[in-house]
Amino acid sequence: MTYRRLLDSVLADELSFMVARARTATSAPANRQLRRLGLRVRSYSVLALACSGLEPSQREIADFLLLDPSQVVSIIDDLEARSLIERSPSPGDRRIKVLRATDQGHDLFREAQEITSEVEARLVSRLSEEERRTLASLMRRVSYQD
Amino acid sequence: MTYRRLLDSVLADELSFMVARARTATSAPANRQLRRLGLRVRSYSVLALACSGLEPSQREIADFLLLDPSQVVSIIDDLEARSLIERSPSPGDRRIKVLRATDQGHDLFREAQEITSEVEARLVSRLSEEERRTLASLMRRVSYQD
DNA sequence: TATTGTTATACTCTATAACTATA
DNA sequence: TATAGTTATAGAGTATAACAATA
Repeated sequence: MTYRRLLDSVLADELSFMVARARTATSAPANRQLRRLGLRVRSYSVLALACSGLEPSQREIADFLLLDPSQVVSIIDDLEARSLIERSPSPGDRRIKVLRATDQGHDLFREAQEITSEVEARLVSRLSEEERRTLASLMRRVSYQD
Repeated sequence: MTYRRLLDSVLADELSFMVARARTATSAPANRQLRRLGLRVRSYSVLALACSGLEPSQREIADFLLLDPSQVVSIIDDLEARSLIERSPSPGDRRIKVLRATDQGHDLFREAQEITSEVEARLVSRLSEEERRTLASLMRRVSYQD
């Protein structure tokens, strides 16, 4: 690991850089592993929300995942074509389409969760239980402040 | 912020998701702001390392930024064409090219730093000074564990 | 043989704009 | 007039493979 001397740079102390690096270090292996389920990190996230029981709209998903609504469309098109989720117009407002996972979707999500939880475990492997809780709590406030 | 109810999903508690969301929430505005300097987050990071005085090789930069060496080539091609950095073969090992910023590069980097530090300030705006130090310390261990 | 940097290519992600249907 | 979803497109980011020069 010859690059370790670059930890002395000012860049290495920028929190936004550390966040970006941690994200790449997790998304890359997650995408590689999820591939055998025909998923990627983004479609996994949409599937997770469809499995939540909260019946999110596409707009809510876009806002929550910080994706453009048009990106959500194509991800959902794919998941729906594979019978993993269903979109049905909301009774109250017919512009809104509500998302629910099918039984197959729930099954696949459980498999996917094993993969992502392994990746996540590796991410925090150097931290104690208490440190993990502290980090999660601080990151919650940083990530969902808006 | 109607999406806030999605915070009750299991996805919202995954650290890797929070990290990914925080990264998008910072890289998007950073890229938008850096644009007027002809930079993006990635080229800013390379410039930062060239400005560090550590004279990194392209391989070290690739490893540190988790980029493919070929990606580093094109970023550096651009920065060098704009006379912001110089690459010179290492005396000891002529395969290696070492990076240094020019005076112009240092000037531009200082301007860019103002932008990124504003974005970073917004990222941690909800945290106290002590909480920021705690988060930075934990993220350092998470992001540079390999 | 192994490593550094390079060229090339295909695919995914991101950013915008314009459109439709409903409200 | 505003919002939810959709289509389309261009540009940036990511993943691989193959290669020349040097060690």
